[in-house]
Amino acid sequence: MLSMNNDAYIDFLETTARRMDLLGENSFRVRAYARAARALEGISSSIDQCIEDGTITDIDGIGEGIATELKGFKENGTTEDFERLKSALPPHIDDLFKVQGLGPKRIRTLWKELGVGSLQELQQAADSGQIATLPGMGKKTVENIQKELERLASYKGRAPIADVIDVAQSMLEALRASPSVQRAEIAGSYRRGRITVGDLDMVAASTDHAATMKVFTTLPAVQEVVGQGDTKATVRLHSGLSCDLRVVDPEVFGATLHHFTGSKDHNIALRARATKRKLRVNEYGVFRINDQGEETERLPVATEEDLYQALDLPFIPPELREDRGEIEAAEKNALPDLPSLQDIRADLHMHTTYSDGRKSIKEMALAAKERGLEFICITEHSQSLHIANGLDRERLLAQIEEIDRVNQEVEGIRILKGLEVDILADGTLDMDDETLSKLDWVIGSVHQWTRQPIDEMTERVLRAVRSGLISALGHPTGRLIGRRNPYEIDLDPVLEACAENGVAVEINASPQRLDLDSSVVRKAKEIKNLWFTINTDAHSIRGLDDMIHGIKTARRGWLPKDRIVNTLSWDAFQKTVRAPGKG
DNA sequence: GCCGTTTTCGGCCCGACTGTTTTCAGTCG
Repeated sequence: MLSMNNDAYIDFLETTARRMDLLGENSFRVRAYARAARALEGISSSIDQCIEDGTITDIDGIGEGIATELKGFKENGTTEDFERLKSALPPHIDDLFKVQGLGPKRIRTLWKELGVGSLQELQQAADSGQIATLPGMGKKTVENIQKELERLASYKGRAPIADVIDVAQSMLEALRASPSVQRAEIAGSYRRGRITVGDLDMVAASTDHAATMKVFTTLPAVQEVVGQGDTKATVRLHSGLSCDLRVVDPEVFGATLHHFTGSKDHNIALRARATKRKLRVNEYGVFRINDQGEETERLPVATEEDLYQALDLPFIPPELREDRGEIEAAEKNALPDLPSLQDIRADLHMHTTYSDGRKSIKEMALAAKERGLEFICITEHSQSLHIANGLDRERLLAQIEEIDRVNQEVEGIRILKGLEVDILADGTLDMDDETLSKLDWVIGSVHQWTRQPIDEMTERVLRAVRSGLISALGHPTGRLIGRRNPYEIDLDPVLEACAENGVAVEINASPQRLDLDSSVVRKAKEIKNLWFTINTDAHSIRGLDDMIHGIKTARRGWLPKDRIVNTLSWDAFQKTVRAPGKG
């Protein structure tokens, strides 16, 4: 059910679209393939299965033609048409799309006229001055290409969200502090809760555009102003990240924020819907249009809610705006009841000075209380994780006593006793059963011996899940975004076993992890009786604020809040979760 | 190539900015 090779089909369609585009084929055909790729990203079942049982054409955006291509790709790993596209173009020409400023037309010209088929050949063509001789490309174009090639060499693609949160928030605060700015927000994929961002998009409402532009382009994080008009500026930050600001009048802020939140595909789908209703949507609002295509009336759209209402839709949260079925669900009033920060009553994974955290139990409890939490669980590492100063039995018992004491001292928040126990290489737990049974909540996590073959890793985690001694499975794939790949594991049987054994599966909210990934959450939520838990894994007070990233991940995964144990009242929580060693 | 409370054929999102032009194509989001 959780077939992971869906990506191969998506990549197949994307590559097809890109290459047809380069060859100058019908642009609507190109878009059909690109749209089909988006549609496949959004489905929660196995594409393999859908092709087999013929339900693939039920998916909006997939018709007979693309279904036949997919079937051919499934059976033979390629198709006649795909081979044609492959042999017609140099093998590495797709890399050229990474160069900002180059699109299908220019790449095609570069290839046709100069034989450029890779980044390396592009560099040579730029350095030799040949590019400046091409129509529509001059000295400035060459300079920009050279700059881009430099950037690409030092800065690889999209940035993990963890690397941009600080700079993004500080820029936002600086903008908001400016007297010329009425409102400001970060839009783009950052707002949609993606795990990486290609750039930062900011939107500001202002009555003095010039002043706001000035504030933005002179922020300390800015290294270079790349482009600037009356309403839009693009800057390059010291980190290499690109950042856009759009400045608009306050009364159109809602429409503009919506426009720059995207995704592009969501906006395209919405505008197609608008066209059917004789409406036009742009970043300045929603307009009624006559048969000549002229704007006759401007609908009052002060907020994003107004915008959706103008299109007869309920508000669609930013995290769902990917054109992966959210518009259809909204139409049927079937959007999930998603969690927000206010719904979260508990944080059930955090560390203190007992292992590798920086603050005491009491300090963490008080900070959690300040953030509105009703209960927390202290979950140190266990003994075999030497590098993190893991706890053995004696130290854990000592901590249990201290938690009892702190619970007496601190009012208004309850501290649970827990452990993040290592799942050892053979699937046994790094603490004896009797001691684990004294605890309220135990997270089982894999930290070591992570290079096991997939079958061994799957069996190992299954054994822990079936032990009857863990309440939750911590960061189930072990990935560190942009730094470490997930370990090899077959999550299908693991998640099924979690549901059968009353073990909650964690969405680790640390922006470096965000594990489970939202795409897995969206599939896993289909498993009956599977509970989820969103936790910060905080090692400091500041870490407690990471909860929002876990929530965004859950929201991107279409996860209803009533599937998340952290939203339960204390009473309901006790009845729901599995305490270690008890049924 | 896909799709249809306008359509089974004829449409398919929209505007800002750049660099090259001399009125606009290409790219981006």
